[in-house]
Amino acid sequence: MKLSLTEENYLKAIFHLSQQGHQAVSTNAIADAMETKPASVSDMLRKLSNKKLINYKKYQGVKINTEGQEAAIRVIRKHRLWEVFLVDKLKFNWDEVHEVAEQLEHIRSPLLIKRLDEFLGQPKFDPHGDPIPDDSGTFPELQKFPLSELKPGEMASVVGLGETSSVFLKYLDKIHIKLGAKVKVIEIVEFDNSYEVSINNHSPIIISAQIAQNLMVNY
Amino acid sequence: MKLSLTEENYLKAIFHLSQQGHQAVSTNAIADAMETKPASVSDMLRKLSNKKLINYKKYQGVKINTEGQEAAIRVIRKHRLWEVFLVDKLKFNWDEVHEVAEQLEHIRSPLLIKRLDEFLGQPKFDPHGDPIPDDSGTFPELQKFPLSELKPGEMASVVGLGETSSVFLKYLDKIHIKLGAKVKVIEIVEFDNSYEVSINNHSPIIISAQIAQNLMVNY
DNA sequence: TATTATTTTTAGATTTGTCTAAATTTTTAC
DNA sequence: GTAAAAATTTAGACAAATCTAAAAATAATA
Repeated sequence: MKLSLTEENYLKAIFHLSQQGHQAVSTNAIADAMETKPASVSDMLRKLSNKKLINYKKYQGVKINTEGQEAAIRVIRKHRLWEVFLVDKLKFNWDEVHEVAEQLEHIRSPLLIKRLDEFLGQPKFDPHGDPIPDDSGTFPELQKFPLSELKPGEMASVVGLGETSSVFLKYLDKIHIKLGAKVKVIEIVEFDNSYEVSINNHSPIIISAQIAQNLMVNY
Repeated sequence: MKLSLTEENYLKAIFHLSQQGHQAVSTNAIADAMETKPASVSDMLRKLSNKKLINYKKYQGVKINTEGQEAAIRVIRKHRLWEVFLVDKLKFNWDEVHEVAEQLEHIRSPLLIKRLDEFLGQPKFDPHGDPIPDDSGTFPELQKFPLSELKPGEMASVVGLGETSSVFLKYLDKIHIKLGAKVKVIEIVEFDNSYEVSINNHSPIIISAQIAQNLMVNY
């Protein structure tokens, strides 16, 4: 399926928004991300839905489907490989690459991407630490470890859970921890090995050693 | 001035057609080069003329002006630098690069081109031997030498003249030699050092040693 | 030089992606 | 549980780039 540059950008935005809260993505959220008007988004959603890249019911938001996801991931792979090229080979700073990679990601040439990947040594993460999907769309495993291995003063992002029991998840909701949350360890309490942490820069709270062992983070 | 991808492609085509016979370029010639219809070309010529990138009088064809030429040369520079990248770094064959370079040449980022140029070692010619203009739009000097240095059997293209007197130019017209002509040396006459040559594969003619010394060629 | 033939331009439509303004649906709040 | 607020969609327009068909200008030729 041949997609226009604009269609690719919409799919990418919808994919990224789907990664956060994983219910249906709203029209307004997409309009914000794309810096366009909700009316334009509605038009495009109808179009992407006709092409069977998303599941769209009017007024109900969209969910990206497998085919749409594959297309989005192909664009993301290209974007991140180009970022590696710009930083590793052309000596760009990590904050200068985004705009250019936004353009380069739309170049159509499977051979180019294959060769670029080889030239760069098949990198697994881009300069911002974001994972680069392989040719078949599979993301590499993150370097993740339990929060309990952090030392006081260190900060990391929650990228996974050691267990997923209902009580555990409910507790995480209660203390406002979700995937992607930035956690900073303030202090480790000697008495019971509990952790004083700040979630997304909010006021410190205490979590038990058992919780700390079940929150997987990475830098 | 911000140009659309299509405008850039038209300017490039007009620039290239101007290089050949250097009178005004016809609408049909552009339509052929762009693989589009003459009607579409007319529309675009009006547009480029409004932007003052070409001099266009209805039914009289177009001449590219300085500003249009600069824009075209910037695109050509990018195209040829990317071709060097593809061949030197990504191991493309010289016949695989054109289509991809056609896409890459439209990426907008002065820093990218500056860094790419440095990364490639500021090449002066692309994989097809075509000259790469520098940052200010100046083409490198061709490796040129007088036709008189050719040996029998060798072929080369006329790329310049050792002198430009009116009588010399008139004589060249008479024997149908102009810039770009392919000249093959058949034989060098020992007696007076005159050259038996074939111009663009036509039947052989004789030119004097003095002419041969004033026709600059390269391979 | 008239009269074809060719080239070029215009007129009117189409597609893609966008917009504003108005209508509709869903959500929120009293 | 209805009324106001917010979110979303539709209707109609617009700009860019293209096309076909027809008109106009230039070139070729008898």
